Amino acid sequence: MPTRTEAATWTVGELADELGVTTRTLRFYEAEGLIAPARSGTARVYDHRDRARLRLILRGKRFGMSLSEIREIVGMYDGAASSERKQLETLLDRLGQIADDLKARQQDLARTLAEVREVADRCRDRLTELP
Amino acid sequence: MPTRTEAATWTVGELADELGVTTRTLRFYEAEGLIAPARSGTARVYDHRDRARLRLILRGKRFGMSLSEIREIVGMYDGAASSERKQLETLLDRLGQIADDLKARQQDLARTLAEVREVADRCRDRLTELP
DNA sequence: TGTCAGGTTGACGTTTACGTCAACGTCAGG
DNA sequence: CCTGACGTTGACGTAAACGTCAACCTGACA
Repeated sequence: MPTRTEAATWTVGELADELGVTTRTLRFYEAEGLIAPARSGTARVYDHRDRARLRLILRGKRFGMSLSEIREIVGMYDGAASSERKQLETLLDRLGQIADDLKARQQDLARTLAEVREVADRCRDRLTELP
Repeated sequence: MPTRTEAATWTVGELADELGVTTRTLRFYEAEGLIAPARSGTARVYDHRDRARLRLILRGKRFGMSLSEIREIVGMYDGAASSERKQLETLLDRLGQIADDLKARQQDLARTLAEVREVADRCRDRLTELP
């Protein structure tokens, strides 16, 4: 007998706890079309894919993506399996734009981090100059 | 005679145009204590330092810093010139925390960018598999 | 001397991303 | 059977970051 694989599903409360958000947040994301967990009767049932998707969403939020931007990206995860050349091409194009945008944000972040370090250096200089 | 240095000052409208924001935004930032331009009578007069500060503010916004986080950082620019050991030390400590936070955001951004590229790769794969 | 562009301060409206509360169903335990 | 912990759907409240509008002043120009 193979060892049973993990539970593989979560309730809203469980997943919210694990991800460090409230159940309200998860329900809101669903209402906004960011996720669509299965249902057991009326209750939400999240699986590994939902969980991965939510991690992606929350990661995006942490560096300033809006929910609509995020919605577009996670939507592309599904669209990338398309079979229509035209659609794949426009998708690819858009992904390029998004990548460029993210790279620009990286630059902004890096510069800000550099400036923060400069201020810290100035502090250290001042400190060594004091008795 | 030395060549005259540039105007060196801006009105709200001029600076807003240059920075790509509205005058309302600049006034709002002032009300929130992020900048304090000089006045000519009642009219705001921004100099190079104000402009640099605003650039810093807007850069921070682009990767998800809130105005209160930004306010704290730009405030430190002024505090770093302090002469009190105790204050410099707490400032340095806080700057370390901020740097750590920014590095965490960098990680989140990098991972998201990597995932976006993976999706793009999947698109390209699908495209080559088609006639 | 109008008038017109651009400045000023309130004051209220709007969007985003949830928080909070009410009213209800459901299932396990005492 | 009843309570308590969890789930459900509305509906309304809220903080942040501005947008919008009114009512006003001011200097330049025909």
